[in-house]
Amino acid sequence: MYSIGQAAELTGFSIDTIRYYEKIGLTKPPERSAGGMRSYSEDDVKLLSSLHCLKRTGLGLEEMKAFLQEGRCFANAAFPLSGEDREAIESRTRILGEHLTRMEAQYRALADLIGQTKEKLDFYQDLLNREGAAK
Amino acid sequence: MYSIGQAAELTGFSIDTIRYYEKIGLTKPPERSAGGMRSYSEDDVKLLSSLHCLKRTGLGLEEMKAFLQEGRCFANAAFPLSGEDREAIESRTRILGEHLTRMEAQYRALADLIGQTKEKLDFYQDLLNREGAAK
DNA sequence: TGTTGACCTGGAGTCAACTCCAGACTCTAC
DNA sequence: GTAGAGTCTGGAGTTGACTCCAGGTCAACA
Repeated sequence: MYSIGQAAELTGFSIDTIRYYEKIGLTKPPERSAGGMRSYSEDDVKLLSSLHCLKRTGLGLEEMKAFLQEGRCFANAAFPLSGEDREAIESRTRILGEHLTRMEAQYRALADLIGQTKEKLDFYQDLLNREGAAK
Repeated sequence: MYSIGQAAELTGFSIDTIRYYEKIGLTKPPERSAGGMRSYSEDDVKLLSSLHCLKRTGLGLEEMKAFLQEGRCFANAAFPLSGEDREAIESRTRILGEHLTRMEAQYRALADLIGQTKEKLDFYQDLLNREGAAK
């Protein structure tokens, strides 16, 4: 188990940010020590790390919340699925699909930008090299 | 030439945002009509569109500004380069290199997330299909 | 057992990036 | 030539996402 300070260290978030996410309901409250200190499990830390990763792709907190909701486990769902479950799964499939589309668009945009940036870099490098060679 | 409303339509930014970017010096002021209305060229619109693209990769406005600065053309630089030019090019190479590194990290993170999301989607799809088959 | 450093809470403050507003001007179409 | 839509300016307001603070508590070690 990890203290909030250790969790912060491991995940890349600040202590304040971790508490903030808990306050707004993005993450579930962790266990507490007898004295009331937050205590994070390995899984909690993993979840926070993947949130950090998500955040870096430009996702807003509300979107992240939605994304996390998708995680509810249907692995042991009873068959046949109840109408309710079916609807939940269909709704999640839709939300996830939309999110995927957005991420893929972002992925392509990023690939383009990386390409352009590399070209620029090559151009500058070339300029400097030519200089060196001309000496 | 396009009015600010048309430019907004074409680029995906709001009118206010376009004016805001001009105000903070991210974009250069466009031409004006005799009456004082902003008038955007094809190139202006293209630039704004690529800003919109940059923004979606999570770049902040200050970073975007720096990124745009990189564009100053050295294509016709005199040889040998002056010490000043050389320094400018070296500095830009460094900034661009750092930006590239960040973008590549983001690219990898995004690829991971896309993979994970696809897995989840497959899982749900499977659940729904199994249901259909069991009928 | 006392001190020191990490942690607690609720709430206020900050910062980037817009977004909205009022009141005046411009442009286009009838 | 006038009605209505679009645009102008400077400045105030909003939103999301933290970040900081005061005043107190907890935990580990000398």
